[in-house]
Amino acid sequence: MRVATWNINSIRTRHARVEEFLQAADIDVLLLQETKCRDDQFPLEPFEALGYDVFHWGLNQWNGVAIVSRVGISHAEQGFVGMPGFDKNGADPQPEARAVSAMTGGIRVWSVYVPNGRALGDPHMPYKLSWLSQLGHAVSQWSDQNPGVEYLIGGDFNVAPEPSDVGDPGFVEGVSTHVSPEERATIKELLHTAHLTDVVRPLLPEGYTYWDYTQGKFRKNHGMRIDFVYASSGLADSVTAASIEREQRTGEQPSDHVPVVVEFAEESDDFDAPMVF
DNA sequence: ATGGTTGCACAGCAA
Repeated sequence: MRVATWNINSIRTRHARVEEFLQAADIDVLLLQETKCRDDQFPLEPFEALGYDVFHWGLNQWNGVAIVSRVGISHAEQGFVGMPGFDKNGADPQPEARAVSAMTGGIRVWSVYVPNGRALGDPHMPYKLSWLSQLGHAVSQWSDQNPGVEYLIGGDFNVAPEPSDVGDPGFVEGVSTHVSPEERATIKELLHTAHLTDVVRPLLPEGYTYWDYTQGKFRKNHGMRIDFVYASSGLADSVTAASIEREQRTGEQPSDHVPVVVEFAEESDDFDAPMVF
């Protein structure tokens, strides 16, 4: 099974690019972030015409996440247990469309768009850290309630966990969002809590997934690795390939992020069966 | 270069 995650930065602007990618890369399950539309605005028809089901959650022009799958979608949910909302100027916290999950192809998948902390000291930073922490608890709880079912989270985590993930000189250790010790520690805690591992880094230790649109940062390769596929141990053991689709940052109207693709070995019911002649 | 580039509610945010 081939799974990809992609912050698409508007599905309405780039749906044709996504359709071409699904076919060219032979993708079974695509996790999308930043669709930037409401559910009624999502261009479902072209995906259905290609044989894909779509579960999308979008409330307004911000955020928006989706699962696109040709191996069936069931038990789909918006958000997660305990998902924080953003508390704007002391008002009631408002939930944001940043997470969906579902069963597909025999596993559970989450598509997540982690809040951008904006800056150290900004009110969005504690929101980001709390959101990540609660995600870990929610996935852990789900795993406890569904023993034996493998799972993965793909998405834009808005954190560069390693120094080698930082190629944009605008992000400075100790000063900038995305690279602070607090954010990195919270990612580590999430992986530990939910028994997840990065299934791309072992195959691809180097490479960015995002380049800001400004200042020719792609041309200068001033990028960041902030998009990840984190998987349960059984899935991690079955990875056969991974790629970062760098060429998707080129051409007409690219997203500022590129897809991250992981291939898992197909389960085989008769793998251990005796040979019969 | 106190800038630059995208997308959306087409105006001012958010990234």
